[in-house]
Amino acid sequence: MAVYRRLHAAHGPQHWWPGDSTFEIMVGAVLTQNTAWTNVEKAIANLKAAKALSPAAIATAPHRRLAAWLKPSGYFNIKAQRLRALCAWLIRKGGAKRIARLPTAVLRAELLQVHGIGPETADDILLYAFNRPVFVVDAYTRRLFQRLGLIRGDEKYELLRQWFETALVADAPLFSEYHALIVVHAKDVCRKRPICGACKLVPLCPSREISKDS
DNA sequence: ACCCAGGGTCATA
DNA sequence: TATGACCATGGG
Repeated sequence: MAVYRRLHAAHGPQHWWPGDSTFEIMVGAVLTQNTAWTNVEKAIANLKAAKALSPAAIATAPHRRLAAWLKPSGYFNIKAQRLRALCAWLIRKGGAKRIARLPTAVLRAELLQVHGIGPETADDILLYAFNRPVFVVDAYTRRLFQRLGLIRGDEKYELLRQWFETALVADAPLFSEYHALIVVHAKDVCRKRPICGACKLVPLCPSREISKDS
C-alpha cells in the first residue's frame, strides 16, 4: 500500500518490540495497555531485577509484591490481575512452546478468553510473540486512516482488522513493520511539526485539525 | 495544571 | 448495541 511505502521510506525499518523472550513480549503487550512504553520498561526492569519475569513467579507472587513491581506502568492493581490470568493460562496450556503449535485462529480465540486480553493485545501477542500474520489495529491506526479519509474511524475492531488483512498480503514481517511505523510516525511527528516533512502524512496528535494534504 | 499514552472491563439504558 | 466510568503512573 502507498501509505506503507511512504512511512517506510521516511522513517526506515524498525527493529520493534525487542523482547528477550516470547514471554517478555506477552507481558509487555499487557503492560502497555493505554500506557507509555517508557513506563512499561521500568516495570519489566523491576520484574527482571526480582527474577520474577516468568509465568511461575508471576502466578505465585503475592498481589502486593507484584503490584509494587508493576507500579511504574500504571493501573498496577488491574495489570497484576491481568498478568496472573495470562500466566495461569500459559501454565494450564503447558507453556508457550506448546501454545505456539496452535493454528492462529485457535490461538486468537484462546487469548481472547483470558481476562484482560482484548482484541488489540491479543493481536500484539499473535504478531510479535508468535509471528503470525495478524494486523494490529490500534488508536493510531484508526486516527491515521481516518485523517487520510480512508475510513470513518468508528468501525468495529474486527471489521478494520479484516479490511487491512484483505488489502495486504498475509506476511508477518510486513505487518510488524507496518504497525511499528505507524507508532513511530505518531511519536516522531506529534508536537514537533504540523506535518511530517519526510513522509508527508498527516500528524497523529489527538487533537489537531485534519490537514487537507494527504 | 493540564493532556496524553501502543486498552479492557464492567455497569447501565 | 452503545455509551461512560474506572483504572494510575510518568513525561511533555
